[in-house]
Amino acid sequence: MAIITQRVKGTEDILPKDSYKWQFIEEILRKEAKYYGFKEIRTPVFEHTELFCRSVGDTTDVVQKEMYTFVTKGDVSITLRPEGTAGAARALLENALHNDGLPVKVDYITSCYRYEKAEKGRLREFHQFGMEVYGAALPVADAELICCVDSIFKRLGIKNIKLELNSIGCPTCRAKYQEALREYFGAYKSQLCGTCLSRLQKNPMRLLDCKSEVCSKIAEKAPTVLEYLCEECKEHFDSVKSMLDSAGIEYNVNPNIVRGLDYYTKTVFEFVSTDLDSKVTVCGGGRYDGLIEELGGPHLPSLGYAIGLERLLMIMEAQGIEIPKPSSCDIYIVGLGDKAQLKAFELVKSVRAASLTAESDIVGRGLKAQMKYANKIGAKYTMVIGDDEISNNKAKLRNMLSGEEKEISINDNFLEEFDNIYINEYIDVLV
RNA sequence: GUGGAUAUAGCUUAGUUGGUUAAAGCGCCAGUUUGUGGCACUGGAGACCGUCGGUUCGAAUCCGACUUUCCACCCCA
Repeated sequence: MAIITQRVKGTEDILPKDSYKWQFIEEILRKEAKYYGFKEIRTPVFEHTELFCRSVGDTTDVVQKEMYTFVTKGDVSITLRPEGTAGAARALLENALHNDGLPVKVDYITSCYRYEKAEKGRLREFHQFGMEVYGAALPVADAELICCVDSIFKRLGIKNIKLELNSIGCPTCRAKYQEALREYFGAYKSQLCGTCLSRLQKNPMRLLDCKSEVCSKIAEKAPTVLEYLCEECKEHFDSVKSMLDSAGIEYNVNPNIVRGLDYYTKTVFEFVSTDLDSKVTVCGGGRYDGLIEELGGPHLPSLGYAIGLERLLMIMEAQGIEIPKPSSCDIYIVGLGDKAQLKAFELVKSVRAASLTAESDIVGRGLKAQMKYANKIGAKYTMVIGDDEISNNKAKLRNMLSGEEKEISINDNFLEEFDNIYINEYIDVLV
């Protein structure tokens, strides 16, 4: 395949035959955000590289090896966003949105870019839906956000999805915990794998995540974050849990959920699909009370999450969830002969002006071929116009489902008559 | 980044121990009483067999490199 007709590794085309699926889920996501009082924010695809280093964290995999970074002609280092939180936070500060009153609640659907080894459900260009809340310190904010995700999955009809919940504490209690981990794992230094050894000092919480048999066995008995939470963090976490309980949302407290982005504090969570073949994290998020300050803003306790849209669609497909196909054509009009073709052109235009979908021939097909085409695109009605129809101002409107034909005017009354027939025959479908 | 698999029309695949014009189904286009769709039948277009190089008289088939996609690890959405 020539390079000019080959898409770049890790990218995907969303084709006409599939785009309705994206539109469907995007509408549900946006609506749900709206019910919770969120408003959409749109930020640039690229930002100053420093923004991601500062917010996502210098030591994270995302920053260290996965960013699409380049230098502009003006000698400025730019990075394609690897996630949505940083850009939204930057926009909040730059436009001082927090001065309009708290909380600030925004949602977005964006493309994100990470230079990773591509495979199914892991693309280099992928799409996220995210929601961010700024200036809300109470645990009810956490609970509400999680409720919103839960509700989204319910509306989409997704089953077998589990909420994994944890608290990684605030900087104060986390420091104590990390010290405890260093002490614990330090006793096993000779047995730990290389990666774990190198992480022991920098980020000991990572060791809990190691898949190596030896390390994971050692990690089993490691102290958990929860034992080290300070009073405030513990209260916060208990409060979130009890609110989730009363909301009837099931969760699994999993002390091993360690998010890979540095900005998280206190509550962190993931929604994981538990369908047999492989478990997939479809949503991840949590609280990031220190981020806004870290970026030079005021103390603004905040939280957010993101859903991976490709993964969402993947899970829906695996679960056989059917996404309704939108109807593609209300009426197809055939014009035979120059005069009739012009008439078809005009009628089709008027139908469109009335907010219905209409098509007529633009490729020069014969009558029969046009009928086949009309059938293929799922036209609800067809109508054939020739010289006779023009002189009588009448034509036959065919219902393609039933095959029945009705006489209809093709003068100024056309739209009204068509509308009447349409509503009559498709009323059940429309309701 | 490490290890493993994969690659043939738009799609799903066949292609026997290397041997002429690479096959089928679906899809696409056209036709079957030329003013009427779905079904059926007939025909047609469409593939430098992932790319480059090597072995050979001869390569889709054997070898190598690269690329792609997929799987595991890693990480994450």
